[in-house]
Amino acid sequence: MAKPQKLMKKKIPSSKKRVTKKSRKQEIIKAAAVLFSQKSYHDVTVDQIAEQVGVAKGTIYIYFESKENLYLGILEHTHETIESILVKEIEKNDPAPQKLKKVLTLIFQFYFQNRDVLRILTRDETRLIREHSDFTERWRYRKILEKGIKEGSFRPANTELMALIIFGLVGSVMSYYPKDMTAGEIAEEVFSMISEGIMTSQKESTLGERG
Amino acid sequence: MAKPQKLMKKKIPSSKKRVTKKSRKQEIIKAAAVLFSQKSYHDVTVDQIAEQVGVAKGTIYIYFESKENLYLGILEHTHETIESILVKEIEKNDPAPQKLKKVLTLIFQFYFQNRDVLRILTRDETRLIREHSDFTERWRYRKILEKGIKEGSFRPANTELMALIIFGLVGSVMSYYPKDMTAGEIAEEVFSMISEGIMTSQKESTLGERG
DNA sequence: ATTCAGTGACTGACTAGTCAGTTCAATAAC
DNA sequence: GTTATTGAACTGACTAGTCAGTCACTGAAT
Repeated sequence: MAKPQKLMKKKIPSSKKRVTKKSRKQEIIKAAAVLFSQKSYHDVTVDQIAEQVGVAKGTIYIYFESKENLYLGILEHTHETIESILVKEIEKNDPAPQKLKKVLTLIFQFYFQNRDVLRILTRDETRLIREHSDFTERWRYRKILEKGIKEGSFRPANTELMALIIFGLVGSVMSYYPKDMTAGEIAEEVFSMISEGIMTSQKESTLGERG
Repeated sequence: MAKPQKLMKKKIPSSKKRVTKKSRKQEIIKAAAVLFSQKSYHDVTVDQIAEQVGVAKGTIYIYFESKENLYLGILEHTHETIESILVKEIEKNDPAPQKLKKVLTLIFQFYFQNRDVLRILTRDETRLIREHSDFTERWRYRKILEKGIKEGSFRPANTELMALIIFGLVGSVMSYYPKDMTAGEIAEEVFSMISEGIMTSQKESTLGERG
């Protein structure tokens, strides 16, 4: 049984600067986010992440337990960030329509400034964090809707379904809408669609037929 | 991600029933659809598909070139089916609102009867067929919207964005809405939301503030 | 006898994760 | 000021496992 010879390759003196724990971790997260936004979880290898950062693979495992851990770290971080942005707005006691509009604007702004992460979220196949954050988001819309109904500005309706609808359309607009509109403009139009619908003004509609 | 799957190896002596090309292919598609609806593309192995069908792995490769091919076959087949259902409706010259409502109903009906496939579509990580079928769907909504604006039943608006909104909310409702409503009921409510919005009836709204 | 669906052990490619060894800046000892 | 020591950061060859796809073979049906 010939033991395979262990080859310790002589190192070319690398100019790589050694770096503190914290900033290296940030570097890895950033590089990984770029890669995960370009390819699916399974199509990104840890070797590629390491190469992107400019370190060896082992280094990644100093900062993260596993590939999955690193991936979830990105999602979690994003979720926390947007949550912290929105929470300030939610706490105010503005009228519901204004509140909804502001929330939409903030969400569009955040994700348009973080397109890498947006692409990861919309492509995400893991569903590990997703299920939870989706729920949180729907719950947020629902609270606003209930407030609006109580205030008389929104008509009484199935708030669960309405929240689901808003959640879905926001996601879709974020994924696909071209960049030639600002976040504010998009939020404006989306809000108008949500509040007024697409029909012309005769509210009690001409469409008698039901089912 | 991969939940370590305990494979229950059952060594039933195979009865080796020979089967016609066409029906075996259908069997494989059906079994694969069930598995792909439960787990992501990468977490389903060809061995598992073969086991589910009750054949050896090699048999799969008699009917399909590759795993990817089989997966795409499912998506393509679904896309063609829903397309053929909708095309009849699209061709009619009904008023736009009625047409939209009917399309929504048919889509909800189809996917609620095909939950396996629905789950595959909403989880789909491959984005191979998706990009194209998403576009088709949005284009379909857009045509209806343009028709409605011409007819005077829909208010003039950015039809691209509106189509995107409808597309997104439909997807979201399909993915998440509980089963205690029929497809028709859901279509009804969704249509009402799309057409009338959430605001109470004073159309020129009290919300002066814009931007 | 021929045909062909079906088989399943095998192969080859790939990749997450490991760990023994290296580097180097900071500190201690002289 | 010079040299030794330490240990955290870092390296990359290697391991162990997975899995898509292959192919020589089997046997049922015609």
